[in-house]
Amino acid sequence: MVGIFQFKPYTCPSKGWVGLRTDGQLRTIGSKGETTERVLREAGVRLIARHGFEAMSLRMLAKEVGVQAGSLYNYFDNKQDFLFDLLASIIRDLVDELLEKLAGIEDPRDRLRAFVQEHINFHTLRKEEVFIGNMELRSLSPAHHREIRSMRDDYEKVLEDIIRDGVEAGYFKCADIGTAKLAILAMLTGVSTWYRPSGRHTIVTLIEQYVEFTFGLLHAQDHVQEGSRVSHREPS
Amino acid sequence: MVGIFQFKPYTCPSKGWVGLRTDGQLRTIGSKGETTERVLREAGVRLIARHGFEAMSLRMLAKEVGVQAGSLYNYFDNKQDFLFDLLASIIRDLVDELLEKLAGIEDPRDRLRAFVQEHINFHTLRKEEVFIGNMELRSLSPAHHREIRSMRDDYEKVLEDIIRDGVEAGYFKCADIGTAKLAILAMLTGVSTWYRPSGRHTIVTLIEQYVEFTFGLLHAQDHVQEGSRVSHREPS
DNA sequence: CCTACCGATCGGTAGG
DNA sequence: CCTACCGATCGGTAGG
Repeated sequence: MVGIFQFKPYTCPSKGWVGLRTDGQLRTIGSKGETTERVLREAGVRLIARHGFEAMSLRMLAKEVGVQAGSLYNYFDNKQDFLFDLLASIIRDLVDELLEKLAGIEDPRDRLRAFVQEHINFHTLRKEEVFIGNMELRSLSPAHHREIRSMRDDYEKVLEDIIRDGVEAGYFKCADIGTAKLAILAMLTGVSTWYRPSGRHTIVTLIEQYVEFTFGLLHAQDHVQEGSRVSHREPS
Repeated sequence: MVGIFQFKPYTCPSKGWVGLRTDGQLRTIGSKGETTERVLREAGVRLIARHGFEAMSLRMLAKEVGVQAGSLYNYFDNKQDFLFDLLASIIRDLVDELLEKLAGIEDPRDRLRAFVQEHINFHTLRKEEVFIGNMELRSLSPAHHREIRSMRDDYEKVLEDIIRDGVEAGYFKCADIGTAKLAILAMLTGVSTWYRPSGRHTIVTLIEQYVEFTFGLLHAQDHVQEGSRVSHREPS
């Protein structure tokens, strides 16, 4: 019974939507899909940080995004995939920014200083993302967990190599490189748990202090190098 | 209409229960209340660590304890109070153990060493409790949050005083005592996120390494003192 | 992108 | 300590 006058108030399953709402209003979506995707990501980070992943309902998420719960399934296959995509993109950003930052720097002391800068910058500017990245590995399926874990290992490996190079060159001293790596990472990451833009210190100052701590921890001599200026970005 | 033959298969609202179950079996509880309380606490810690507080349902909790969901309300007034009692008892244990450990120790270097020992001992032996203690402050009501926050401040203050005393005595060197305190705490607490009893190092070895890191971070000279033997307890 | 719905489960309470 | 229940909400799907 499909006639030529059939009314189809909805269209196109892939992103180009024209929907008819309960209130009778016609809703034109157009290219809003990409915007929704960004808003969805930001709302997801915020809600997971506040409630935990399991406790974040898709209804909360849908409301923040301005969409019905069922419609979220146009953006992911299920809740678990949404978490994985979120966590993967965070760690990918972290690794990418680090490699970009370290490119061309040779001296282990300079590389260590750059690592501290980059790690603190990222962990203060994107603290909610860091928080869920450290917290919600527990909510990943085993396969997804392994994948994220492996990306984190890549990141940690960069620091481990820096320390090893520095030790072999005689700049650093520590009994166990693996433990030193974990100690430094935890120390630096900790900033993200208490940092507030309105706090006592600017990010630049904090970076200077943590560079000092890190070099002290590794019993580094004369660690004040040429070109040790600190670069940073203020939070938005 | 209460006759002398009235059958009351349940009794005593406070802890001395004799219940009649669906299967017709008579269940005598007697003094089991205290056991249940301990099991409840342990199950709560485990489930909150695994799922997050909001996502831990009282049905999960009841099943682990071997009780019906409604019966949990004999042990707390509501879910929020349960969380608060749990977190408060954890931080109380931490502070109590620390003060006991530090009692009678005078030299700031010895006190710092003892602090590192105690913090790592607690954070490896009770890692799930530490995890929820750091994670689920977000799920507390504002009043409860303030109360826990204040207990944590007491704990952190002990380390801050140790550092200040050491700096004034000329043993330690750092640009900012507040930041140094936070850096050391995060570094030590980090052990709880990756420590496994089957790992490469024993707790004793880890403590030695972290003492070294901590003294290095504070640029301490000749930190190997007499009586610097490391004490510890192995996990159960 | 929406409506309408599925079976399951939620924190909490009444009453015994 | 139990049974039985409250209204609300869950992740996900069908169909358009």
